[in-house]
Amino acid sequence: MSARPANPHLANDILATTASLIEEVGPEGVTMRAVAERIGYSATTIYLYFENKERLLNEAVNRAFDWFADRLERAQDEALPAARIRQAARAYLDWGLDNPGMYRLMFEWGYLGDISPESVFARRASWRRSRSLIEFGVSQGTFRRDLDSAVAADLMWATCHGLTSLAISGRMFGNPGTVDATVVRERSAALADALVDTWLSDWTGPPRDL
Amino acid sequence: MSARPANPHLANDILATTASLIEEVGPEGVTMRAVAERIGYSATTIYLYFENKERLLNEAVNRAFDWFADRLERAQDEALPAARIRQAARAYLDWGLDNPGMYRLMFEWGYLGDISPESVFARRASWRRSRSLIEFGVSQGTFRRDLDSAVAADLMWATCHGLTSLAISGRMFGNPGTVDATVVRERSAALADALVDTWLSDWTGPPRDL
DNA sequence: TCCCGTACTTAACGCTGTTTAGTGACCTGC
DNA sequence: GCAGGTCACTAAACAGCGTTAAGTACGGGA
Repeated sequence: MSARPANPHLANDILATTASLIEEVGPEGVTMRAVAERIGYSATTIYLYFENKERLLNEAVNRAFDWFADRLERAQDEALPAARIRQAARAYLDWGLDNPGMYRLMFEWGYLGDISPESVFARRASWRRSRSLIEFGVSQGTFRRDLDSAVAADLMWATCHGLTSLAISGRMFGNPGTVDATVVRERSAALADALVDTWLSDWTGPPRDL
Repeated sequence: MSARPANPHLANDILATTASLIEEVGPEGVTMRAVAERIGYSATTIYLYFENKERLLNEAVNRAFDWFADRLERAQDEALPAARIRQAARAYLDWGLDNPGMYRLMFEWGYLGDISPESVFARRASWRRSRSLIEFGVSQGTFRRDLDSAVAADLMWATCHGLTSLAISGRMFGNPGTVDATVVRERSAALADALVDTWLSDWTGPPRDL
């Protein structure tokens, strides 16, 4: 590991293959031999590029965190604060439901190892963006004057995670496979919207526009 | 399995040992041989009582769901609706943080297998209790008139799960071990309280009593 | 005493992550 | 042109995993 073969291309292939296997067979189904076979090398070759399986998965997770943060950042083209925060929540849910295997590895296998400083930084940046967005909404009069932006941002993230996690494990709206995935997606999004609704200064009823 | 030895006491021991191992070494650290060694039998004996490891864990999970529902039900001695719903949220968080291994198995290993009809029923009952509690709060004037009790109950559960899950994996307030557990517990509880706060009809600021 | 069923164990299989000991191709120096 | 060394990779093995097949010890009835 410390002195890796001079073939960064292969390291990349290993990571990409690992990421696709994580989605195909779930984090627990990934084996060193399966990764190796798919890239056409022997299992021991992987150990020339990664110290062990944990490090390999950890690196895959760190890449995914960057990818995830990227997606959240991109989903910011709405003009008004409420619409924009809802857009961010939807982007969160969508990413998690599109990449359930990786999502579980990222957020539920915390004992795997600490995430990279870059990923921590990216996540903090996303959180700060949410927070300042909420603050902006408060200053614009969209959200209630008394809304604490830090608390609201924390709640937003925790709720998005809760919805995504429950949707993936099938513990909220029925088991996956038995319930239509798009229904789960819509109900989750509706609940995230509902959270934002409670922050509106002029909120007087069930979901509406803006 | 289908024709088990006439020793229900041993089946019980296996389940109890499995449950404690889940907490001690995490769900992924549990092995048939470890369970067997602890109860003083050989690993194959377990197969006389449970079809395989998945069924064993599944049964342990179902017991835990009952235990969890029990705890939530017990935490209902507060008189006023807002205090009582907060109490339920705290009981939820506390149970999860007291039993992180089992909690992960229950809510994050959804692919393990469907939970038992009894557990599904118990969870639905808990959810309905939350909902009617919120409805009662609305009728009492504690919560905003326009609050949808079904949506609020869903949000409460999703948020409690999100907070618990993030607290366990260390993805919200820092990695476990590096951050004081009681701090994580308090911050999670404060956020759950904040969610309830937004439902209050006379809510005009940061956390207060009731 | 023989027999049978019950409760349990031993030994093995194929899988896993990981380590040790190579193998073969290529580059360098003479 | 060829020895020596390095670099990228592999084959074989180890311990541990879930699981199965075969076997053992014992107790009760005929």
